[in-house]
Amino acid sequence: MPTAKKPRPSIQDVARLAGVSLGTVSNVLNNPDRVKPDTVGKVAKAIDQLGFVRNDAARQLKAGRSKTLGLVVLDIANPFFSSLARGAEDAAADGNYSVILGNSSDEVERETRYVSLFEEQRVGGIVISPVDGVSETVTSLRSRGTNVVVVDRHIDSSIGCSISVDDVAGGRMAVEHLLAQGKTKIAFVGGPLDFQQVADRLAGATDAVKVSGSKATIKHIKTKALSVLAGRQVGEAIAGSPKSQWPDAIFAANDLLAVGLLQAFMFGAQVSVPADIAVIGYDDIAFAEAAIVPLSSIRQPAALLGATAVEMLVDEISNPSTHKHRQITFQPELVVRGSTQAS
Amino acid sequence: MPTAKKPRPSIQDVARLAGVSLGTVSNVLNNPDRVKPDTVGKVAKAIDQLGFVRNDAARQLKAGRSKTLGLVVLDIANPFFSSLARGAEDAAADGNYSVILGNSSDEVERETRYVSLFEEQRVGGIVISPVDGVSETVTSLRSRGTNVVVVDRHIDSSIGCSISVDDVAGGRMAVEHLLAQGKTKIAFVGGPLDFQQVADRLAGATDAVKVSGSKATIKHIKTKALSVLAGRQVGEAIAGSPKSQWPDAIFAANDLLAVGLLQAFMFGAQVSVPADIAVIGYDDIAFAEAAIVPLSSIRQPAALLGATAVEMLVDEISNPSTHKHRQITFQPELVVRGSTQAS
DNA sequence: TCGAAAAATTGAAGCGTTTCAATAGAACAA
DNA sequence: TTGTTCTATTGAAACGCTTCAATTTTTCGA
Repeated sequence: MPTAKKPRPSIQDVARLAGVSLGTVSNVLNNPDRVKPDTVGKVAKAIDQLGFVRNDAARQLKAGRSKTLGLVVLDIANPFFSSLARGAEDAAADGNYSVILGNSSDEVERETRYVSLFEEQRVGGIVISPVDGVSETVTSLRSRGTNVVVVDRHIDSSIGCSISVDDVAGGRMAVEHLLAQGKTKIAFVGGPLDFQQVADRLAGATDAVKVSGSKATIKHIKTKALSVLAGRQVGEAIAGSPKSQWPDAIFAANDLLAVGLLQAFMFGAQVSVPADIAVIGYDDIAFAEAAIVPLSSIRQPAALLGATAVEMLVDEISNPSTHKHRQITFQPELVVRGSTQAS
Repeated sequence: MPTAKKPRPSIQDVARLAGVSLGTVSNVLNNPDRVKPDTVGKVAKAIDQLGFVRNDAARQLKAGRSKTLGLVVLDIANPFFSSLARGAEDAAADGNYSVILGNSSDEVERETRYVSLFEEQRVGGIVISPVDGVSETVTSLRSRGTNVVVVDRHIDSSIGCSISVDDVAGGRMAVEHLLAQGKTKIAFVGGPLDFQQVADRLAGATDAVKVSGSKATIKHIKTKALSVLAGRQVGEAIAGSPKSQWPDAIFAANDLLAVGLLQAFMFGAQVSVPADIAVIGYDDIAFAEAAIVPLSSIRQPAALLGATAVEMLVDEISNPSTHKHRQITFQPELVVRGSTQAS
């Protein structure tokens, strides 16, 4: 049925139907207290009758500002980031903002697409957990006048605000815990090292081994991604190798990898966790506790990260003149479960 | 530092700097082949120099259309929906659309906020997994001229397109499997029943018991949410009750609940799965396989649902005159693991 | 009842694009 | 050279809203 789409009613149409001027309709929408109650009534009725929906494009064009924030995360399928997103959304709602979400899936190209989209939409600001090249992305955004806050990654305060978790400390805590369990052949599973988070966790881990003064060693097993699948592949490779070459403990760069490792160890092969190999992850996602072997992990306050980032962004938007860039670093927390400590 | 924010450069500014007219700049942006190559060069240089970013509000206002789609999901923290979102994003990218994501968290109010936001932004269309009252939401959107596709829920084809999975069949499969394992005291854990998905799964489950002609029974244990936490609470309540009252099998309305049940059974209490109580979930999220007891589940093609929904939406947008509403129903699939079948 | 002050309403201007009819310029044949 | 046909460029109009100075209506005290 080739029905010509009828155009959407405009404020003009509403005004005509209600028998008032266009300015009055606008006031009903934005400053109802300036309008006589029965006029409000008439206009409301007309709006209802026509199914009028305010055109945000026009509104924004005129007003210049937008009550929308953009959030770009690395991997929405990772519960860490969905918690972060949830925290961001809630904080935004408090400030009367809405959040629209873009998922970069670790791909620079997708990240760029979302950032451009948000910029063209003139969002009030962007919260981003960047794939890489933080400073370029951020400074170029800033140079064009877009407010940005970096989350889950540290940047220099000359550039902008950032909210992160001390990943070096987290890496250190994880490995110190493994060493305390008497483990000596430690493997760090994760990658690519372009991810600052991964590099930092590795740095902390390496440092912990060095500082311990023990004979313990650490080696890095690289992965292409931080996913369950990548973890499983590494796990299968390890399980398939001679037992003498096995590490006796693995620090996985995140819980997804750790879960993949556990899958490989418990099914395809018969690797005992933690007796043969202890495993500790990072993020403490909700599923860690319910993993096949309850997973020890380094807990990050994901929702808090998201909420704080939004708060700082809103502060920057609201008080451009008094705003000071800040770097907030949260401390992670060790959560010990069965995967590193036999009960 | 009270720096007055410099206004963003407009097409006018670019035109001035490049020494051409505003129309030419617009052409460089939209129809570069209509412009002489060296003019394109001059304009590109000016754009670069000024850091010009096209104002999408103005563009949309004039053009009337938008290359953005809205997606509203029930719970982005649920891996089922993050897969769905990913599928939707990928399909959209193929059609040169972008997806912005809203998370309703099962709350009507949040859903309404996102739907209004998207409508005001004049997105090309909306894909929604509705909290409830499907038809009202959808028909009212449609009546105002917004294209909508419903996902993970069935609607009448007089209203619009929908992509769903046969939840009744899924519920039936789950319970038939439990019965085949010799289980007779079955509990269905899930709620609220306002969620059509939950109601359908329960209906299928009940039907399977009835049809079997066996002496098996099924009772419904209601939950307020479909989360890990809600599952754990139910699990603790069951484990804390006299063993004689335990069900011998539980069909959980989704995997999150099932994971929570497993947590409660394995830690707080000593319930053996599947010997004492078998557990089967729904969705087959990535973590099901790595759960403390590998979780049997009913698999849904989440990414495919999202992708198909977007494709139908894009079809409706692109071919308003020839488009026919369709209801697509995918069949779910039983995945058997250790939580229902001792190895 | 009248006039002044307050409250309510009006409508034109302008936000930054796209579009398109009009104009200018280039290329070529006669 | 002149006319003809392309190709390239121009700039005014319009999209739907908010804003705000100007105007009209209402309220209220005397």
